[in-house]
Formats: sequence, structure tokens, C-alpha cells
Amino acid sequence: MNDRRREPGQSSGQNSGQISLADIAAEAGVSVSTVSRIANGDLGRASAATVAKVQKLIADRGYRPNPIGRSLRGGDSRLVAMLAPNLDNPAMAAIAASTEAALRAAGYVMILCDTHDRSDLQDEYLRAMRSRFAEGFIVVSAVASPELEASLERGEPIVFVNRRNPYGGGPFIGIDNRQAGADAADHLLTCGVRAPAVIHPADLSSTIRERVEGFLDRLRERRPDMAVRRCDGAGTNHLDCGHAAALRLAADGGWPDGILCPSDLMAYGLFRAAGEQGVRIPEDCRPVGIDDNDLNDWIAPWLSSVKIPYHRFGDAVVASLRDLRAGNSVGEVLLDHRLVRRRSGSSMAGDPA
Amino acid sequence: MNDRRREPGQSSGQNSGQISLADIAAEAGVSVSTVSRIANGDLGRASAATVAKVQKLIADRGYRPNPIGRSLRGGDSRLVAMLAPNLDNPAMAAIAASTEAALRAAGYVMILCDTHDRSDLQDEYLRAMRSRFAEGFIVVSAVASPELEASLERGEPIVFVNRRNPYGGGPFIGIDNRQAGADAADHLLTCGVRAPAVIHPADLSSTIRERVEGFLDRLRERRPDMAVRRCDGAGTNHLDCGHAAALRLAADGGWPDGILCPSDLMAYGLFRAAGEQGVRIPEDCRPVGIDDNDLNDWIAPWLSSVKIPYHRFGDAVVASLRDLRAGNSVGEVLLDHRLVRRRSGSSMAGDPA
DNA sequence: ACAGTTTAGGCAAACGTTTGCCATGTTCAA
DNA sequence: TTGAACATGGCAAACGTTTGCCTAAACTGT
Repeated sequence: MNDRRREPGQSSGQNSGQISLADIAAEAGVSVSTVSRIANGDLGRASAATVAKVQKLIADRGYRPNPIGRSLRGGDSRLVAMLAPNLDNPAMAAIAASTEAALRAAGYVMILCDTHDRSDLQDEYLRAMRSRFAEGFIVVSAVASPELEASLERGEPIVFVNRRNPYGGGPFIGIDNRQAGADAADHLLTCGVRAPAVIHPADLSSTIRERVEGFLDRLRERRPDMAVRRCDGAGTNHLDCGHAAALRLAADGGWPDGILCPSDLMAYGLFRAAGEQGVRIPEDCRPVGIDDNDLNDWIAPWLSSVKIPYHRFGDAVVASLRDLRAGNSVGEVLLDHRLVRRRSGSSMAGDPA
Repeated sequence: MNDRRREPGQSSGQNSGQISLADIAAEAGVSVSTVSRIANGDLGRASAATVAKVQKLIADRGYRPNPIGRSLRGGDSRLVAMLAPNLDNPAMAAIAASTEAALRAAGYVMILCDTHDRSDLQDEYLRAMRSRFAEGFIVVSAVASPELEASLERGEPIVFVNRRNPYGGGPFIGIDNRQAGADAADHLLTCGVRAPAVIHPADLSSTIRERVEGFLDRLRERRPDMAVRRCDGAGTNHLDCGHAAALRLAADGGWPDGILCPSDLMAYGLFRAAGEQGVRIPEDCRPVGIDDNDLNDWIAPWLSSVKIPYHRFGDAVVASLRDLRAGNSVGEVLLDHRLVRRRSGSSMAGDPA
């Protein structure tokens, strides 16, 4: 017997209690290779007796392959990194939760990184995750950054969510944002809105731009003579930004009777501004959001919003990632959205319908 | 020169583009050990010329130590696992976001695992993370589970957040829940509430129990003759549960004029129930929550709530984790809370104060 | 001049895994 | 009887890192 083998059971010090291949091998009196092969289901390389013995030992001792050793060897790490701009945003939390569940079901572990929408942090995480052998990246609301460009050039598997690849191409999970904007426009017209408006952040992401354009185009198409006011707002987040934009809009021509908020958070910002000025929502000013956070059903009965099925994003992301790693060319996946109408006034007298 | 050395620049195949110690060593014409030592700041072991040459190469080629190799060696992995019950809960998202930022600042990477409050998933993640050499665990709202018990017995570094260690002891980050409940009681009394009530989930966690007890004790202490109604509600989440409990309460004696909702989500559930029944919040029924989600400032001006400083949890967690790993005994950290009063009625006419 | 010390740096083992290749021993067909 | 084919399983390299120990050469003090 090889005298360098450890005694069974007493494992290697700092590795607190984990059973290794060597432990099993020593106890079974076979080599590490044999155990490795059996553990990986290659049963043809050992006698039935050996296979049975080793399998029993694996089960008894609760051996589980160490993913670190595996990754180092160059195999798979079962690690996927998700880069999200901001966990505080309920929409991001919903995407993260659904993706985590889908990845787990597929046998992966998700590492979540909060990039705060900063390209330097995005770069730092891309580097850190690459050297941890992440098998894939899920980038939510990507921003352009040198490391992202480098990753794309190397052909690393990256799935873009919510915002398209700033360098073009690549798999994308999202919705038809132009159509969502158009649906919002239809909704406002149906509600009899005469003087609609739209607010948006000062620096437009592609996502927001598409929503706004879809909205404006549809209005122009259906009501060529209708004037649509447009206003942007400063602020690091959509809440502040919606608030600021609404105040500017009000100061600069009064409140519109209907308004597109291209994200629910902006609608929340507008809601606060309206409260500050005694404007009733939705009676005086009817907002329509895009996102439809789950919380709306509970505490924002005044907000109609285009529901984005964030809870279904996870499966789509994992499917794209799998295709990508299999070498198939993967395109865009646009999931269905639909407008959710809510009609309760601020009076809080719930609409029983 | 050692003929097994790789040529500089052409790295090892599947390891897509990562620079390794061997690459730097080959290019510098020194051994891997020397580069490793210099990279780790051990400058006394090489001549000034060598140090300079290697350092320049490290900077030029952008070498970054591979954490996988490092962990395998038994060193530190810089990986910390956070197990959270439910990312959809804004409070959890806030904890996750702040912890992530604090860990990042301390040079760690956080792996986020969503346990859905299930002990089997909690166990699965504990196992998976242990074998990935996670250096520590942050368990938010822990539930009892075999693997958790095993981890505690092995003395692994675990910090409990929001809910105490079900097996007792251990570092804990949270607030003084009894005091928070008492503060909520004081608030309702100050507002002139005559017939208060409290709702809570059917199965009480320690956290919720303490809040409810603190509330009831304080009411008993200040108004020994006041009857306080109490009602629980079913539901997998606090939204449903608050909704169900409020409806039961209303059916079983009418709406109270003040009510403790031991989490903001329960208050949201109550709000919806009130809307369905035409009850005005807070005029007819004044709720007080605990959590004070950030969104309250924007869309729940009717909810006074005890603010839990989730945004400061991250630093406390990281400090505890560090102490724990340093071998110091670490106790509870109770952060300050304070009640945030909001007075706007459902009329939405904002309170300018 | 010689022993002792310092300086500079290489060797090799170890962490846990996977896998190509080699080495036995057995069976089978011509 | 002699190959060939097959069954069984071990050896060793490789992944990237860290570190205890070793070896030279150069330098120091006497």
C-alpha cells in the first residue's frame, strides 16, 4: 500500500471534514482514478464488485466532488455570475430571484454582483468572475466597458438581460419595448387622455429610449395633431428622477392628464410629487408605468402598468446560456408583456371588480 | 532553462487568456516561487532588480492571482455565502445589497443563495458552499436544519442576521425587536388609538414573536385595562398573510382603529384588505409597520413604520465575520431603530411638513 | 584564509480532480 | 501455441498557487 496515502477518515487538516477522492480510495483499497471514474458514472472500467464497493462507500461517507478541484482541472465550475445594476430595484430583485431558481434547477450556483450601474465595477466583477472560472455571465442592464468588450472578443458566454449588448449582437432576454410603449399610448387614449406627456431620465438607456419612442410614435400615428410634452429629470435613480421630472413638468406648463413613466419607479417618483402638490392620482393625472412590480397589486392601486414577466426571465436566461455554451447561435428572446389596468382612485375605496 | 516552461504569452489552452504565475515567471526568466513571493509582497527574498522586473511584468501583463488555485492550496478563497430566505422581499434585497457592498469593500465576493425559507434548500446550499471553500456564511432568517447544526459544531464562521441562531448563541445582527414593538405601541397611544390590534403570521418566528410581545407588554404596562385584539393569518408570504389576517380581524369584530403589522409587507396586505372593504387608511385604521421599506417614502405615505437600518447591516455583518474568523468571541449587534411617522391620508393631499 | 552569515532564488510537495496512457491478467480464436 | 482482444485498474501529468526547505554564491569578521 502506498505509504503516502492518508488513513481513511482522517482528512487533511484545514479542509474541514470534506471527504475527498483520496479518502474513499484509501478506504476501498483502490486508486484515486478508479474512484473518480466510478463517481463520474464510468462504470465500465472496473469490476462489478469494485463498483459496488466504491459506490457504497461514496454513499456512506457522503462524498461529494469538490468543485474547486474540478474547476482547477479545467472542467466545469457550475458557477454563473450575474451582474445586476442595483438590487434595491424591485425589478432587479425579481430578475435575480427567478434566475437564481432557474440556475439552481439546472445545477448551477449563481454569484450575484451589484455593479451599481458603474462601468468600473462591472469591469472589476467581470475580471474577478473570469478568474474564478465562471462558466457564464448574465449581465442585466449592461453598460459599455473595456472588459466587457474583451469578454465578447474572447467569445465568453454572456447573456444580456433587459438592456441590449452595447457592442451589438449577442443573446438578449427582454420584451418588445417599442410595443410596450405603444400599448401604454393606446391605454391612455382609451382612457380619454387629451394632453399626455412622458418623463424619462436625462441619459437614456436603449431600453428606455425604445419605450419612449414606441409611445410617441403610436401617439403620432393615432393622433397626428396631438401635442405630447416631454420632460427629463436628473437623479441617480428612477425614483428621484421621476420626482424631479414631474416637478419640472408641472412647473413648466402644469400637470398633464396622462403620462408615461417608462419604469414603475419613475411612476412612484411622480406619485410623490403629485402628493406634494395636492394633485390626485389617477383622477387628475393618470400615469401608466412599465414593469408592473408585484407590489403594485398591494399598495399602488392607482398605477396601471405594462407587466414584464420578470419571473419567467430565469428560464429564458438559462436556456440561452445553455444554447450559447453548446455553440449554437442564440438570438433575442422577447417575452410577452401585457398591460395591467388598475382603476382605484386615491380615495382608496377599492374597486371590487 | 527548464524545458517544461511554457513560452511567454501563450497560455494554457482552456484557461482563456488568464495570465498565470508561470507566464510571468517564464517571461522574467525566474521561477514561479519567486514571482509568487513578489506578487504577495514578500520583497525581501529577491534582489531589487528582480523585484522591479517582476513587478513591472505583473503590472504590464495585468496578472491577477487565480483564486481557484489559491483556495485549492488551502489559502483563502475570499468567498462568502449569503443565504437569504426570499429576494422578493424588499427588506432582504436591502440586506443583500448592503452586505454585498461591505464585503466587496473588504475584498470578498458574495455568493447569494435564495433558500425560500426552506430548510432542505438551506442545507443544500450550506453543503455546496462548504465544498466551494466559502470562508464564511451569512444566514438571514435562518431555520433549523441538520446541516446548519453540523456547521455550527464544526465551528464554521456563521453570522446570523435578522433571526437568531435556532440552536442558540453565535453572532447576530439585528435590532431590539421587543423595543421596536414597544415603540410602535407608544406611537399608537400617542395617536389616540383606543382599540388596537395586532396581526401576525400563523407560525411565529422569534423575530416576529419578540416584536409582538414587546408591543403587547408595553400596552399592558401603560393601559392595563385596554383590550388588545390579536389575529393571525395564513399565507406563504407576509403580504398574503397580512391580507388574510386583516380580513379575519374585520370579520371577527370589525376594524380596529390602530394596528401593529410586525412587518411592512403585512401592512401592505392589510392596506389591500382595507381598500377592498372601503376602509380608509390611516383615518379609519392607523397601521404601524416594522421595517420601513425605502419605498414607503414614495408610495406608502399612509404608513408609519419602525425603520430598521438595513443599509447599515452590511458593515456590521462584515465586522462580525472578521472578528469571528480572527477567533474573537462575537456577540449580538443590535442596531438603532427609530419610528418614522407618516401622516398623509389616503386623500393623497401630501402633508407639506 | 577560513568559518559563519546573509542574500537570492530554485525545488518540490500539497490542495482535489480528471484523463490519456500503460501494465497486468484473462479469455478467445485460429 | 501464439497472438489478439478485452477486462481491470494504476500511474502520472495537469490546472495555479503557496511555502518549507535547500543550495549556491557572496559577503563579513577575525
